[in-house]
Amino acid sequence: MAKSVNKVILLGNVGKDPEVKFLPSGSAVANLTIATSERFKDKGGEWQDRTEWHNLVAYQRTAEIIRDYVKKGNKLYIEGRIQTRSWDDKTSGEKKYRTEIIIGELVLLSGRGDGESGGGGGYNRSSSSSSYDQRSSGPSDDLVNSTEITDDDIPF
Amino acid sequence: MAKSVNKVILLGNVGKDPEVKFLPSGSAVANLTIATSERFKDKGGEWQDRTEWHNLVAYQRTAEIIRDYVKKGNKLYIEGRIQTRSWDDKTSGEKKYRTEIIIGELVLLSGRGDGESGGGGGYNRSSSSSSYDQRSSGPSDDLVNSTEITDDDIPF
Amino acid sequence: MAKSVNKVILLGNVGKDPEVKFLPSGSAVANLTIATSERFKDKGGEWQDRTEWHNLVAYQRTAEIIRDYVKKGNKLYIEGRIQTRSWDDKTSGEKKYRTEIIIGELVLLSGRGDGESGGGGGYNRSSSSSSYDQRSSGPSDDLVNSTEITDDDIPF
Amino acid sequence: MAKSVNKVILLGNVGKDPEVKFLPSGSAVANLTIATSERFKDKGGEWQDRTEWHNLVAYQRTAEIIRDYVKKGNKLYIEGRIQTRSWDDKTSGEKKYRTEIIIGELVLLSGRGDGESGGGGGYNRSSSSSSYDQRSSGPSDDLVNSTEITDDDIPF
DNA sequence: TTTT
DNA sequence: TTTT
Repeated sequence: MAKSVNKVILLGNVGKDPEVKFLPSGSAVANLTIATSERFKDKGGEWQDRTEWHNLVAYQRTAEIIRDYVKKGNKLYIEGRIQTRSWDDKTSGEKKYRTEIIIGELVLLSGRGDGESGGGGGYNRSSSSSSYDQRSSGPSDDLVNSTEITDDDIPF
Repeated sequence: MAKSVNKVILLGNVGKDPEVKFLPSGSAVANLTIATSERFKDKGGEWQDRTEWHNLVAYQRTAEIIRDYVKKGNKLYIEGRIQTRSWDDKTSGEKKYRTEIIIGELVLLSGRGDGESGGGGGYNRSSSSSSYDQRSSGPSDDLVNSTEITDDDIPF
Repeated sequence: MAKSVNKVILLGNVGKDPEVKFLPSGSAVANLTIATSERFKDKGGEWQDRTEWHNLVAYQRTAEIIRDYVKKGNKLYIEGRIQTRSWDDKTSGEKKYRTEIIIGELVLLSGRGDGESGGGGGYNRSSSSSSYDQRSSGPSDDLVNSTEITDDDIPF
Repeated sequence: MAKSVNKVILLGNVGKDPEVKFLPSGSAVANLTIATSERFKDKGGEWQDRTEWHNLVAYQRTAEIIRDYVKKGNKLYIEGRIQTRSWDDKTSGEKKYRTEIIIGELVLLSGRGDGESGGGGGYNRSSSSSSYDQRSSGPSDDLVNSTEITDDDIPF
């Protein structure tokens, strides 16, 4: 039985194509950012938007799903927990902190059933080479070139 | 209608007596930390606890409630949103980040009926002087010295 | 300061066009249903989907937003609280219960870029008469016939 | 990857001692209620409390934890999902509905490290015989009669 | 820095 | 760095 709760719920847009790496163990790790925005009234009574960027991390199966289906601009719902890592910066010797959300659950809302589509290539063809390679075990070309990904196309 | 969601739910214990300051406007700001812990199996298959510390901030009425009723060791439920502030460190010139949870809702679960009671003093008598001063506009001595704060004692 | 928490988070699809009524006071009330589904393994080890239908209620401004922008099939994120009403059934004399989610926050995720568009009518032209009348103060025809509603169209 | 979200968070007090039964399979099922209350202003501008009762269900290990550690009056945090069962009432032939929260996570906040203690009996000695029997595989008398249950006493 |  |  848990004695505490550390829960985060975010719904926002992915800032850029996720970066997915594989640990020596073969386990996947995904890093991505999502933006949320809130509307508030400034001192002059004008409505302003403030954007907040969140660093997300996913492991294993979730990281693989992200590699295969999440890309820049997608709208995402996630549940996770907050974790702050700290280390001593080697050059300055200062203590540094980085707060990340470890993803537990993920719902892809992106939609538009597509992607940045354009260009002469397929799905994320324009991604960095490392990203390209990561996707080599991803969806087949038939899938990635379709104009719309439906639920039936997604094997989970 | 919101277009995104940025929500945090934490339930944990307060690390030390909250610090409450007043802005020139007279508006209160409270800073406090709470710990959550999760249990996980280490590589050797042993159960380990990992503690996560969260920096919380509250404003206005919520900050005043915190000043008056929250202290070190209390168990707290909060809802809030994540906010990361960044600035350039004056000495090192480096970019620094600090992630905080802005408290929206708060439920005080502590009690223990309550307080570290003991000692020769009352409620928080042993707090730092700054904390002591902050409480000077808090509950009356009659209240703070009682051995149990009941709901009837709390005017909100 | 709250002493308890009653919070619901749902993300699912709207079952049919919402019904919106106006109280004598002129205040709007919206009723709608959304479906969530969970995947579970049955006794035979096969994956099954179970759909859960939720009765939602919104008031005032939120009800008006729903009237104007939410329709059958839309994907919706909502935060709310659980409320169970009970009454004595007039014919059977039995105690009846109805559990509803009172919507606090709402994020419209639908889009699909969008709408059932087609048919001989516009946006929700086919709604029931009560619904039809309610929508008489809804979006203009120019808006409702557009093939895509963008944020720029939405005045909030 | 989930396509929807059905999540409930409740923090409130247990209405009476939970009822725990065992299925023929040996699997435990716990039923309990918790109350949440909200404060609102009535038409006369007076603050009123409205209490909402929630029907909770837990299975297996969680049900056993509830049997062993949760009792009337305890404060509980739970995460779960909403589920509505329906059936045809045998006598009236009417469709009946019952909405329940299936508990996923549970944090016992009860505290006071005790219980209704008093009386001439022990922990729940006054429970129904079925409840008594259910507890026969619960904590030992030494535990249940102790004036304070600490985490060290709890084997999870 | 908390808590059990 | 996102989105509308």
